[in-house]
Amino acid sequence: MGRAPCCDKANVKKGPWSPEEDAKLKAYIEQHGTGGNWIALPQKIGLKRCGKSCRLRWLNYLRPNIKHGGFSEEEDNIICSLYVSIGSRWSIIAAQLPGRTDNDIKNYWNTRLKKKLLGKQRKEQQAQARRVSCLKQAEMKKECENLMVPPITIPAGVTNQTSYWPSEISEPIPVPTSSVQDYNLHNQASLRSLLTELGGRFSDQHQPPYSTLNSQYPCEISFPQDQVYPTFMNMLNPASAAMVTTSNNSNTCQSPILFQGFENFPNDHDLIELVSVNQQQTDAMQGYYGMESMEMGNGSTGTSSTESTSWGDLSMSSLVYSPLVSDHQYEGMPHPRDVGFQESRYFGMQ
DNA sequence: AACCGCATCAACCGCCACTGG
DNA sequence: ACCAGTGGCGGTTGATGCGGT
Repeated sequence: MGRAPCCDKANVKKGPWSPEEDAKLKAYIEQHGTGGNWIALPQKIGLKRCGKSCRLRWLNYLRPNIKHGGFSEEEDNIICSLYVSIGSRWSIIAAQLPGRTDNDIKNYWNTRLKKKLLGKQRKEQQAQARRVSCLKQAEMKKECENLMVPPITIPAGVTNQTSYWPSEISEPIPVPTSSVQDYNLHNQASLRSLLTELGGRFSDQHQPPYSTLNSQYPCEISFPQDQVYPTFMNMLNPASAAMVTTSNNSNTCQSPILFQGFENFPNDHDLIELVSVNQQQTDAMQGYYGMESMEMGNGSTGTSSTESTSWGDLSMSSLVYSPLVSDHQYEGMPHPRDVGFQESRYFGMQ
């Protein structure tokens, strides 16, 4: 036995709304409000529409101050940053963009923003693949040499920590101050406070697993709380760098552990999957980069295994929570959906 | 001019959480 | 505690428009 339908499907009109229907609905709601019951509303007005359809039409189209199309760069950034942090919680994201509806944002993301980012990424993918290939060759050559040549004494003053990366990229990379200015949506803590302001539950007791700030969760990567973590913003705004230390206003990137070697990674596109942790997106990442490139940060970079972080590790980590993260990642800990993060209603944004 | 493929977006669908009886 | 009704959400679909051939 199936679930009872919310309305009589046989007697409701489907498809695009006519101007007359729009006018009826708008006039009624503006005069009487919704009456707290969408299901009964179409009958009151004399519309042969499902109550849900009326609600959707009102919220997405007829409601005052609705904006359609023409997303600004700033809105792009906000959408991306929030998507990075909370996943496809379109209603929450929409709440940060006055006049925008969740449906609009969802469509915009699916049809344009995602492609825009992936397009940028693909451009550099080939160059990246070439780099990886060279690195692999160098690695194989070195391994062959190690097998064939007896160990040699390393002269004093010469490090045995061979880096696959050119020495120049081991230097701290300059970080434009502009990336610090708009950090409020890059910063996990800021996002938390933003969501908390909205009524979210971010108490320490309910530190959600998607947080990168708590090492108790199965996340090999943790961002110090005073550091800005990489976001899509960096892709949209190439001037932004991968990581910024904000606590001391340093103008250099100081995350040698996490990002050693990654400075050379194209910084205006490559983080699209980095910041995505759900399996679906991870699969996509593997597709784009291939498993080889996913492992590029591992092993022979001169850092220990605990220090270096492969792209695979990164993508699998709980850098951020995403709704598509498989449940098994939360074994023994509260799942985000169970700690009051799933529904925007928890944020009191109605 | 006709056809085709792609992009866009409004609308639908199914699911889940909440609420009140 | 249970159940039905409802609201709200995210994923998906299908109609439409547009550009290219």
